[in-house]
Amino acid sequence: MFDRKGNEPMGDEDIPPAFVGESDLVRGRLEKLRLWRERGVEPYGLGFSRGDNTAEIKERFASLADGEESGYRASLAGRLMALRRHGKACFADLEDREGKLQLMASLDSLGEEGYTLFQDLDIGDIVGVEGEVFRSRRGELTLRVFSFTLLSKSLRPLPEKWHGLKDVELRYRQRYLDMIVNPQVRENLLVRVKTIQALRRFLDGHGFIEVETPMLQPIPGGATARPFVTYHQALGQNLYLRIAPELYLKRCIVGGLEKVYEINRNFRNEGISYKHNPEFTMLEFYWAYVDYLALMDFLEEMVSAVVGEVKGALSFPYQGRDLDLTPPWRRVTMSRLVSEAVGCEISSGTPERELRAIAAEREVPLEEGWGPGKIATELFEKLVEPNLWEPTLVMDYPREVSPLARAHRNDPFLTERFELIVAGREIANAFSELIDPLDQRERFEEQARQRERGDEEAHVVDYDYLRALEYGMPPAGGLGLGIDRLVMLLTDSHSIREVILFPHLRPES
RNA sequence: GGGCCGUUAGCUCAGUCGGUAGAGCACCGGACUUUUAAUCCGGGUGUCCUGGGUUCGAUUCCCAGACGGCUCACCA
Repeated sequence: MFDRKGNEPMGDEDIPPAFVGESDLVRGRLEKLRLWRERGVEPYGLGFSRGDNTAEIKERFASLADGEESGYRASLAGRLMALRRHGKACFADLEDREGKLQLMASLDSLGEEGYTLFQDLDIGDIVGVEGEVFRSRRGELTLRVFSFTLLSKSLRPLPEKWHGLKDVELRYRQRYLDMIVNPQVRENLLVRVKTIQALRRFLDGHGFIEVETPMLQPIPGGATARPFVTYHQALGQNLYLRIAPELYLKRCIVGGLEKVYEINRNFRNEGISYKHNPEFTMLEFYWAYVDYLALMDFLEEMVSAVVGEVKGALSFPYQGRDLDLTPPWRRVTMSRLVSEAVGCEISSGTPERELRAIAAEREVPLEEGWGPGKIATELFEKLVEPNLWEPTLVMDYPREVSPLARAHRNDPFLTERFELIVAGREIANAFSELIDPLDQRERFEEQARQRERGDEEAHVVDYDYLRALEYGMPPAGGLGLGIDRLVMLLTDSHSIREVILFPHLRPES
């Protein structure tokens, strides 16, 4: 049934236990695996010395005429993605990381024995090939195969060649398959890699040094979020997966490192959505002796440099709409935006009851303990933020929602903080850092009161951090940028899962 | 966590007003030495997500559950 030589198909008793119950397609391939071994061919190779890759070959012989021979002998390795058998000749597509190249194997080029073996290859098998490059009569650059080696036998059939793998659950659970058959996955990954490389290059080029700070923290700080908890056996102590590196990076500034950054994972124990994954990648940098005004200029410069490098343009479509990241970006205060949205003037002096009335009128639900600053921010997030499409630097967030940011030089109700909003989402968050240890202590104490009132996301007091500030921290600006969300923009992805290789899913049942 | 939708062959999908199901690709057999979604001839390969219920009979109807998507809430 599966064997050209007339052997009996594999009975249940011959199936390795792990494969009982598998489809006939898998059984057929197990049978072939056995046949390769019977013929003295080990179907799982040790390696292959390849001298070329598909992209190089295509570039090098781009001008070869139809039907012309190059005389160049190449060696390639990769996965067979298509087979077109024509009796005594056979065409195949070989895919490596750089792309695809057509193979042509024939009775003439391989001889009877070799050609018989070649015909037993399956789509999905990984092979090494050697042969001469030519361009076929139909104009396809092709490798005429003189010899080949099976490097890895594929036991499972690949998804369909035309429709590919669409089932999103399978795509995420078996991302390796998604990578094999959906080129977009690899392209998105490449954009991500290039973006991170470009960010590092930009920051390194501006005198920043990359540091690594704890992922396991005894006190989770630097953001308002619920942490994951874990336990250190030897110390008998709870540890938390970090929700942000902020407080450690600022300790570095106290320590005199002046310009530091970290690109790494944060973990937040919250819901999962198209824009949230429990672990996500952040860039944070801290820069001594600058304030948030300087950071706005710097962020514009950094993002436009990085996006220009990765995309080749600052203007591109996102989800069917044009997006233009060319600086300068609109700079506007949060209170101005909220005022415009609600149609009356909101300022630091607006009393809480007035803000509550506006919220009620706009059907924005509020909670009991919230003060005017939190309410104003809530109005901003509900009524304004989703509608900010073009890049906007939203300035001067209330002190109440910014426990680590310096008080505003002109308004003690506010802080010197801004967020970059693009396509309705927060991409970056930055501020003039709060370096006054007494002010910081008060902010922590206020957070502790909120915690006591049941706000699990409020900060825990970090006494060592306060002690660090008491030694003296230079004035500094700090910025956090969500890498995943930036990459979502650059890859035109609706879901964060398209830019994270292995997004979190519930276990398979 | 709430609401809505989905789950049928290896993959992409039809379908069954309740009588255990079908198409393309893939796969198997045959023909074919320039194809590229190769073509031609023949072959359907299945726990219709799981567990209960109703029924002579459930993949279909009802209930519960699992997983996924969208969305709301929370957040970045």
